Amino acid sequence: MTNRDTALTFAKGLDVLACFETGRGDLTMADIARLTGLDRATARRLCLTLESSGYLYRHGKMLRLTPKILAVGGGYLTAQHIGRLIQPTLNQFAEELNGEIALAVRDGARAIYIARSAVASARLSLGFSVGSTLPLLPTAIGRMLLASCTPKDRDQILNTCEWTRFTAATDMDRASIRTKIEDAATQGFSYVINEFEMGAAGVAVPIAPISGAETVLATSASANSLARPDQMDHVLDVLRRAAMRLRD
Amino acid sequence: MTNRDTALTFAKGLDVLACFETGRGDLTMADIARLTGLDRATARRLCLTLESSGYLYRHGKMLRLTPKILAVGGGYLTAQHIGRLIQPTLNQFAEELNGEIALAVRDGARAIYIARSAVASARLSLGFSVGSTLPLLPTAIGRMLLASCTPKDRDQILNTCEWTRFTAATDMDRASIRTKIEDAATQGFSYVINEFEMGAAGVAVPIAPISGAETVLATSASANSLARPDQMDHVLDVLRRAAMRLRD
DNA sequence: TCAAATATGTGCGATAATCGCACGCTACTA
DNA sequence: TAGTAGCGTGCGATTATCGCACATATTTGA
Repeated sequence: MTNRDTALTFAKGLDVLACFETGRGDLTMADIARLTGLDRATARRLCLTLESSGYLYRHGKMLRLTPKILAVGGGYLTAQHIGRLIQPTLNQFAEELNGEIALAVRDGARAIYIARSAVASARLSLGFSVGSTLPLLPTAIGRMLLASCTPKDRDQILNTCEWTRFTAATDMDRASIRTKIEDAATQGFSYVINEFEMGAAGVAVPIAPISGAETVLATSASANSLARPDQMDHVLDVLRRAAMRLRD
Repeated sequence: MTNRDTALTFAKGLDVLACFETGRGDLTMADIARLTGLDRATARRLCLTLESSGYLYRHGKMLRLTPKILAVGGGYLTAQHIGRLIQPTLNQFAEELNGEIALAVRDGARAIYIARSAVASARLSLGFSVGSTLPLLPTAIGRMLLASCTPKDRDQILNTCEWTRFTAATDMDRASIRTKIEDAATQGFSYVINEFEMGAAGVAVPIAPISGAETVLATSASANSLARPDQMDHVLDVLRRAAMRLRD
């Protein structure tokens, strides 16, 4: 399969790098060969290349990322002015909301956090941070992202992506999800409760795309803190004003 | 130049990716060819590969990163338990300090921020965020990192790295820098003022290496807020207790 | 307005890098 | 002691890659 416009070896190497995406920590070369489907010898060469370029660190037979990859991620963050413009805005509105606000974009069939508010008080529920990923189907962020997609992308994702049950409340019905996404599109926000994590609820509103990728602003909180309509109204009001501000 | 243990094409591709590290935003293919020293046609193929793998986005003739790279960086952060363990600790001590605390590691001849405290009040001076890089020579973080190196690495860096003047106060004398680094090693902290940015001062203390890379905990503040000895003592006390806590 | 400079697109043949198998080795464990 | 899992490596065939050379579009500037 010869393609004159892309470098096959490089693409395979990127697949190796992608093995270390969120979640997986230490991997052996054999793990990587299995995950990528590459020949073990090929995987080995690519791993050694990553090591000698400074992206991987060997600890016995285990491989793990070095912080060097963060420098590239930092390039994205500064290029998009996340630190300089977006972060302060998130902080300000998060304070007003007395909760946390995050910015997420769609990458294929998942969402990626690209910024989150710094709240002093917050005992961060989980280790979600910049670069963490979320599934699209059972989250407010994901559904708002899907609502902001082109219909073509949306259909493609709904038809091909993985359906995972996270809690007893996770909606596993395709038609129902589709309706909820359409509702989000018409209402201008999405609200999901208990479908990703029991006891947690999320609200998301759209903002203008960043570098071509759909983007949303979202908050999450314990399920009951969003139960009353007036609380919900307040959250939506703050999110929408923050979204307004972020429109350049 | 045939090397049986590394994939040349992949290494070149990684060089292309590294062009987008902190600072540079949009690049043309010709820019990349120049920066990497690759043939233009080769650079083009590698860029197209990055694009089709979803790491680059084309905007006319400009190329920029997509957030996908953040997912890999997120892999590093979660693997090192940054979000779950380190971040809350930073936040807590930053509050006590009423300032900001950052964690940085050495990557070659530069420092990379891998975490920073989230304090709502903090009017973040500049867009420094996770993944931002710093030079080693004129910063407290950098000198403490050099003090924590093996002598071999330290000499190698001091002899080969770039010497840049950032302010009128930047120390450009090799022997003097070397003395300051040795002092930092014996005192167990480094303190630098005005050498990187006029009006700014930094303090750094060492902590145990993370995945083999030297690591420091640091704070920065306006120059005069660290002038009084008792203020300095307080800062050092907080940083050291935070460092103690971070030792697993 | 024309020329120079800069950028991207692409065809192709020679070369050299990559591939993947196959074999040998170590370490752990049941 | 056999079985499993992982790493290292040599080598020949294949084929992906390289880089030149030419063509075209766009911007700059005199």
